[in-house]
Amino acid sequence: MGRRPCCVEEGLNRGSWSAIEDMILTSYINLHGEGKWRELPKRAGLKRCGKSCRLRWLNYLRPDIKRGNISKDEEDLIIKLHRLLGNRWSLIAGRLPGRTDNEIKNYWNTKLSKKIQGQTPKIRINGSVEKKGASESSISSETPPVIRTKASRCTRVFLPRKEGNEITKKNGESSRDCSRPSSSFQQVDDDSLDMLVGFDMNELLFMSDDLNSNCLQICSDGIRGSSNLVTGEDGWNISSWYLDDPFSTDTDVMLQGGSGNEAILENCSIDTLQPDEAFELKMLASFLS
DNA sequence: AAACTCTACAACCGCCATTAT
DNA sequence: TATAATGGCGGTTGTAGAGTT
Repeated sequence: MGRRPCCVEEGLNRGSWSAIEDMILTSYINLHGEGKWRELPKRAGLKRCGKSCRLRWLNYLRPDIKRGNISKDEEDLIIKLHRLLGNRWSLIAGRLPGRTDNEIKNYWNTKLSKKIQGQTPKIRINGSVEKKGASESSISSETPPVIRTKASRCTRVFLPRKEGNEITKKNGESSRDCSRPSSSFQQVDDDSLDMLVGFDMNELLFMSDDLNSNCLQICSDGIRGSSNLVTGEDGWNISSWYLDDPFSTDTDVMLQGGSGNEAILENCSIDTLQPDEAFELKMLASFLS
């Protein structure tokens, strides 16, 4: 009994992804969408476990990922949010368009944690200097407490949206993590990094990543010209998709990324908050304003 | 030039929550 | 209600490349 361990199949590739694998995965997801990660590698003809595919897509291949150096504004925001939320990287990443939780986590672990440690005096616990990570989780008298809501994961929300942004979750529609930038996430300018300023409670809780009906813009450059390399179990293959795709005459393939008015934060519910958590969130709001 | 150390980051692992049956 | 399957998250590891000795 119990869970079937992931990635137990022998013969699966591990380690770094090749360009071909990236191309196969990207192409498959462009056509079939995200989800069904366990089936995906079989269908796409990848010798990877589903979990690995998901990670690769979310952290590296998604078209809305912003690559490059983290700006000073972003860095400040990460520090602020980390002070408030702790190591809840997905939540932090949700406030930084185009950045992934993994990227922020790495950035924190390699740069910011040291930077922060350099600023704050080491805290002694039981007479000894606290080791690695202590400064992150320890609550000094000056830092606001890390907010930890009861539900560590946000599920189901019944939140009235402003001005026609109705919740339109449908049966069978994959739920979207409230913290993760979605493919239909509207890209914002760096100037918007001060977006946390001036939120009221609801805005703070449900900082609504605007879900316009942006289409997912997929660059198909890497696919163009590829030969019929891979065929999945269901007969899908890159070149057949590419050739059959009505959009393929353009440089970019536009896929519909969302219905437009879905709430990215559809999974959050204020009902799940405990009374004292509401108070903590007020503190959060005042801190950020 | 070789050996060693450090840094950055992609990838993996294990656990947990949610969903499906 | 119980159990299995799936998806998601945070912690950790592996490793390539840069820098230093």
